[in-house]
Amino acid sequence: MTGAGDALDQQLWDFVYLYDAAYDRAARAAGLSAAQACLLDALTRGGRSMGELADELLCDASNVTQLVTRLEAGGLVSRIPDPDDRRVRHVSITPAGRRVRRAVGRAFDFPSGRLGRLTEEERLQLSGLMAKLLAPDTSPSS
Amino acid sequence: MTGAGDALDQQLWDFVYLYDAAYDRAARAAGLSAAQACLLDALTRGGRSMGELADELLCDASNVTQLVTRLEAGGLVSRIPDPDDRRVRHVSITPAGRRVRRAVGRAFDFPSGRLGRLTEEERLQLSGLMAKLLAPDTSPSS
DNA sequence: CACGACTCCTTGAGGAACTCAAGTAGTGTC
DNA sequence: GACACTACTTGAGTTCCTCAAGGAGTCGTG
Repeated sequence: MTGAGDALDQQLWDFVYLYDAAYDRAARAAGLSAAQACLLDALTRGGRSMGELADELLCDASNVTQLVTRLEAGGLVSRIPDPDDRRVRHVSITPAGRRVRRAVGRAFDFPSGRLGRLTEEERLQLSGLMAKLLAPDTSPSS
Repeated sequence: MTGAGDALDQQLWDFVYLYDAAYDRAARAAGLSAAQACLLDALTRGGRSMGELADELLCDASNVTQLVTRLEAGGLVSRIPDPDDRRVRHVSITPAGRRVRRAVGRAFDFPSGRLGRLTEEERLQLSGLMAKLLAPDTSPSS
């Protein structure tokens, strides 16, 4: 349909496929599922409460409950009730969780391995293109 | 760890995240799961027999059995025994399956939407970079 | 031909991820 | 204090996925 663009479409598909597979392997090597690794990663960024995590991971709140329950059982995160609003539970990563997260990062060879093939200039090029692709959507919503 | 590369790492992560989410939405809009859409897509490329599909999808043969069973129940694919080797079953996509596959392609707005922001020259640049990243692994194995 | 080794697929059991519906506990408002 | 509302949990149910085991078919070798 897109004519000459098909080759690029295929390349992006392959890229994402490889990336996902590499991440899954890395997580599994550290004893986690990809979803668990994602949650652990989200914790080091913005999300803190269960609800925020659900928003960030684009999934149901009850799914987060289960993920956190399993991670908590493994001692990687802990639930901390919010003193100001006792409905809210903050999730915080434990030292063990931080260690495992770093292990995932180390095992995730995609960036280091593949990206290492590019020159500094090419990386800048790629970064520029990504910035353009990732810019917030400007299409009408609601 | 990688110094200035961290920003690019994050961009790629976000890119893949967006891509995956968009594909999942597209599949779901057509009444499929992402895994089912993947299988349907793999069918139009190389894979034909159950085993080949398992190889292509990087998963267990028994998983393919289940996926195909569900897709077959929906009339999107059909199993055809190989006359030369009766252990083998080829999977072929039905007209209905082809229709659904096209619907997924149409609903998958990521390439058209995001990639449309790039100029032809930028797309060529991106394609070149992807080619470099996707080239077969040259690291020693076994 | 018959036996054994091997391949292809399926079945069964079980875990993890996910969703939806319903429920519990806490907050805020009038 | 009753009401609506929010945050999380629980329960039921589906799909994806894997591993172990089994049935059926193929092929080489004596």
